[in-house]
This record gives sequence, structure tokens and C-alpha cells, in this order.
Amino acid sequence: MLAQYLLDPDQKAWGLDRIGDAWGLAGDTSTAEGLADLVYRVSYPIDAALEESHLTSTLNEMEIPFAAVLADMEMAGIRTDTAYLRTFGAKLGIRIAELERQAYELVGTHDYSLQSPKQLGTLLFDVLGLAPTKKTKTGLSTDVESLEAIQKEHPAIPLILELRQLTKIKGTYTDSLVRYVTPDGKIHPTFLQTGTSTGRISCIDPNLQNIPARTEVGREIRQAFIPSHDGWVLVSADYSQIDLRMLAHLSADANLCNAFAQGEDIHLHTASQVFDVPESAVTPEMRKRAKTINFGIIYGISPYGLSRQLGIGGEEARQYIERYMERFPGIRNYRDRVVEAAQRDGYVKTILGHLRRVPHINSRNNMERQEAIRQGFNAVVQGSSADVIKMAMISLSKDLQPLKARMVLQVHDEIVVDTPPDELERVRGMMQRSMESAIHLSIPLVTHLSCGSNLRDLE
DNA sequence: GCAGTCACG
DNA sequence: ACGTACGTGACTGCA
Repeated sequence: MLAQYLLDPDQKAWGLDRIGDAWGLAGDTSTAEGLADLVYRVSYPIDAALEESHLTSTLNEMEIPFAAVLADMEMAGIRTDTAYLRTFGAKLGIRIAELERQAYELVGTHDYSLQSPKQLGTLLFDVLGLAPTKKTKTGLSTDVESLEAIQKEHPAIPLILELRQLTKIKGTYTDSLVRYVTPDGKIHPTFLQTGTSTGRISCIDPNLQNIPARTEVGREIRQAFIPSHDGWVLVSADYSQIDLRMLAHLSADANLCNAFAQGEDIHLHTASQVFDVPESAVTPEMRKRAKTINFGIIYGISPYGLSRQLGIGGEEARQYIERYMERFPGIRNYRDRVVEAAQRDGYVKTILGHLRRVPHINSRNNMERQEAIRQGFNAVVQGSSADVIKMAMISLSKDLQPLKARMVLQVHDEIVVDTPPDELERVRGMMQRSMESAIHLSIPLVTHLSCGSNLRDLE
């Protein structure tokens, strides 16, 4: 199997040429002997580089075993109800046709495609004379944010928004997904272990890491993902706030660590701190803003970005960030230390030592440098969380070995297992244990478990 | 093949 | 005056 993989002239051999080039080595990759020789010679400088970065054990104890875990997961696959997807797709088709009819009637012309952003822009901003709110590189934007801003200005806009949403769901998740179902009734996606710059995995053909979850109509797609056998169960376990907990651990900020140690509602806590009121006085709006601030912190916050996200002024956003950093001084200090190290080394490191290079960290171009700072800081947090869930999956994989239950999906902070009912309680215990004790942090890692007969109805 | 859009964490 | 929240992949229209 490996030899076949290596000899496929359109895939891995080409990749090995590139690896050889990258390490200053050349070879004849058209034969098995040449490939083996190149693999052998390239192993020396790679091993040396790993040693120098103290990544030999991370490779051997995490990434190599993890590759096998991903392979198991791909081979297991997830059973998919194609009849349901077809029926749902047909229903969406009817609704889409009706929305199209109504929208064209309201705009009074059939001369512009509502599907084409360019033509829709011409229709809305030139023909109908609506005021644009946002630009793209090449013209006027018609994305959700832009359309929502002007939806009170013309009765067709809400219909176009729904049309957009439904065509997206139908196009990506009903008709197209069915084509991936193999004769065993399952979808077997490919997980890319080196698909991201932060250490997360990605998923292709199809991407099952972006199945709709945020809207009711979207969640109906999740009903199509079911256990592999009648009576079996899908169990999902997801980390609660893993990125913020990781940041608390890495920074050792006393305030944030205490909040997690005491099991606080973290967005409520942040709201209370930033808006300087007792937790009992935090309004839903304040909590929502605090949630946005917490996300912003993970992303390497900027006043401009936060102001855009919250729809507030730049000065107000600046004050929020200032107040946050006053209340969580360990976060500011940690961010400064990460940036300083990155400016010295040209890379940042995750909790297990994975590197992310940030070549523009010392750029004289302000925007380019700020971008590198955000990317570097975020990569430490996101990448360290990725390290945690990878270790959890390796551990869980060993636990599941003697059982029939199998991992079928990983979605960054979530693992889904397909299990027979008589293994359910053991599997739940294994998932919780392996995830919560994957890597020991100074604060607890917390998971939420749920199970059900499809990916939507989990409780 | 790129740009725009939108699905996810 | 202007501008960027982090990380992905799939689909569509259009050069």
C-alpha cells in the first residue's frame, strides 16, 4: 500500500521531489529504488532539524500515532441517509423556486441573475438605486452583512437573503453530499494532517467539518448523519472553551485562571470585569459583547476589528480592550512575550512545540506586521488546543481498540463516536477521561457529552 | 484560476 | 482617509 502510494506519479512522488528540493537534495523519483534512496537521504537533515527544534518526541509520540488514528477514522466513515438528503434537497428546490419567483416579481425584471454577485450588485445598486455599504476588491459587496444593512430599503432583499441561504445548503449539503456516499452507505472523507498553518486538521472530499449547525434549516442536514447500524448511537463530546482555557494556562493570568478554576460562566465573568458591574447586574447584551471580546482576544484583537464586529466606534472598542487588559494583565503580558519571542525567532511554538513561522513579524509595513502578530498569537492558542485534542484522540483510540465503537468525526474541539448501545456507557467514560486528561493543564479541561440517533438530535 | 460568498470551529 | 478580527473547504460566476 505504501509503495503504491509512493509510486503514484501524480501524487506522492511529485511531493517527494518537492521535499528533496526543499532540503537541497535531488534524486530519480521515477523508480522505487530512486524513491527509497531519496527518502533515506532526506531523512538525515529532517531528523537533525527535528532534534534542533526538540520535536522528535512530538513527531514520534503524537503525529505518527495520530496519522493512524486519522486513517482509522477515514476507514470507519459515517453512515449517511441518502434518501433523506434527496428528499430534503427536493423540498429546498421547491422553496427556492418560489423565492426566486417572488423576488423577481418584486424587483420587476428578469434581466439579472440573483445568483451572480456581480449582476445582483448591478441590480441593487444601479437599477434599483439602493445605497451600498461595503466594497470588495473589484466592486460593491452583496454579502450577508451588506444585504442585511439595506434589507428595510427594498422588500426583495429578505427574499434574496433566504434564497442565498437555501441555495448554499442545497448545493453544498444535499445534492453534492449524496455523490460521496460509497456502496457501504457511508461517507469516507479525507482528513489532512498538514492542512493548516496552526496544527489543526482539515477535511476534504467532502468537508464534514463544516456541516451546518447555526441555523434551524441548516441543522436539518445533520439528521442525515446516523449510526452505522440500527440501534447504535452517535456520541459527541466537545471541549468547553478550550481556546480560552488554553490561554489561561499558557498566560497563567490569575484572574482568568481563577474564573476557570471556579467553574465560572466565562463570558459572564468577562462582562462583569470589563463593564465593571457585579455578575448579577450583567445584561444579556453585556454578556454578548463580552463573548465577542473573548473571541477577539483569541484572534489577536485590534480596536478596529472589535469595533467592526460590535458595530461601535473605534474609541469605545479601544476602551473595552484597555479595560480587559487592565483586568487580565497576565494576558497582555503573555501576548507581549509571545510577540517578542516571535520577533527574535521568526516563529511561535505551541504547547507541544509545534512551530508556526511568522516571517512578516518584523515588517516595516504596519498592517503586514500587525497581521503577523495576530496570526502568531492565535496560532499558539489554536495550535495548542489542537495538540490537546490530538493527544485525546490517540488515547481514546487505544481505549476503543477492544470495542466495536469507532471515532467517525473530529471538528476541532469535538469528537464524534459511533457505538453499539451496550458499549455506550463505557464509551462515554472513555471520551470524557481521554479528553479531559489529554494534557495536564493548570486549570481543568471540561467536556460536554451528548448522544442520539443522528447528528442533529443529540442530548 | 481567481474572486466572492458562506458553511464550520 | 483608510483598514484586519483567527483557521479552514466547497460552490458559483466569470474572465
